[in-house]
Amino acid sequence: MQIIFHIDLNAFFASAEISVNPSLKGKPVVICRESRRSIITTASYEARAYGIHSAMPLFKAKELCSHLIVVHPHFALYKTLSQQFFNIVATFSKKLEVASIDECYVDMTDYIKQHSFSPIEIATLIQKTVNEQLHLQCSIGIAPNKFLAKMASDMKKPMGITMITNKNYKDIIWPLPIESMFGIGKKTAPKLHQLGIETIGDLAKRENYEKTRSIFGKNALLFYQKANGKDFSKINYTKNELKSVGNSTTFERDSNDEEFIKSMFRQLSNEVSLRAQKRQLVSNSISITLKYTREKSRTKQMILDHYTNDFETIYASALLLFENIYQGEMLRLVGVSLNNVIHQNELNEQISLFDTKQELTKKQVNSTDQIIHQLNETLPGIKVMKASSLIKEETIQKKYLKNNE
DNA sequence: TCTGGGGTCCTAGGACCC
DNA sequence: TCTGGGGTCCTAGGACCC
Repeated sequence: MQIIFHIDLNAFFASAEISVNPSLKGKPVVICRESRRSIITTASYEARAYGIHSAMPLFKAKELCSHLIVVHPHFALYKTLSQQFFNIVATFSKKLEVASIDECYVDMTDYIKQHSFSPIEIATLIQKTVNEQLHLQCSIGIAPNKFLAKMASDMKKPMGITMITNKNYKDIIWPLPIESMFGIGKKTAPKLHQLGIETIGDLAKRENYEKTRSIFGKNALLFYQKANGKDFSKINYTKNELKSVGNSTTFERDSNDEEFIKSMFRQLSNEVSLRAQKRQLVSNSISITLKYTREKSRTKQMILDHYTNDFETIYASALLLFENIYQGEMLRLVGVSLNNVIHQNELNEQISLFDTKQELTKKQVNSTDQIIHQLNETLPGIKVMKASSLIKEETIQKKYLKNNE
């Protein structure tokens, strides 16, 4: 059986700021851009004592705590610390999947087999190392699979260690409300309540699975399995590659000023281009997002005939997409994104593959045409056609017949 | 008065091919 | 009256997470 750790840095952005500026220690700090529409990305534990939490609008947080300290985010700092954190964890096991900037899954099965430490002892050692080297705290969940490990790391913060096993998972997760289950959000939870499903234990019942099947399809089975402590998803430690690179911005105030909106697309395209170039990523798929209200938005995408991360191309494509769908509405947010990005090195392989494929296709077409030609030559009186054209001719004939009835 | 920005994954429907 | 179907690709939108 495998032993999976889920390791989560506690209040990461806030702790990172405190680590470089110790005068913030012990104070109610939030990490947030200062603007009327901002929301909190991270709150220190002192700020949380006032009821402040991430995703809360800044104006509300200020209402709750008048002497709140607002610190602007420094992503370069977080990126560096995050990398150092993963490096430390990787000294214990290379089978590491980065889940986000502040959390990862690690397969510790081999390490535990090879050393005479218990999982708890190793988790304690990881916490100690991270804390000594980076001045950061982390919570660790230990379990036989990713889902239970994730649930476990959430249970005790900060600096908690929680172990969930195939024996004790019922006692630990079944009493929890379904809202606290990883993967169930604010849309799914009310639907489950309507079916009378309140706890993870309820979701684990066979008769409730039957009820959810028609509503959630494939997801119903995954929910049912997870509620029963089963998760067959693998730790993906071979590649932690980006799939898209995007940038978006919410306006200080809604706008329908086309000149202003286009200037924003220019800035966003530039940002996306720089970030893609930095990582040597290219894409042939560009999309824009327009957000009209907090609820209503739309996206539009286009495929280019080549792969790029060039600013001019991204900007021109974004404008083209914008002019295609924009009808003068007030906008709240615009965004630009490169989708299905690949590394530049892969591009060369793809080109040669593509060429080969094109040649092959061409050859195949030729050979089919040649065979048909030969058949028509050798079988006078019988007309041989490709199946596709046959169907077309048939359809045309039928339409013709119908029209003449 | 004021609710972000970075992502991932899944699905449904249409176009197209054979 | 009765009008392929299976596969694949693309697009747009939705749900979720941190």
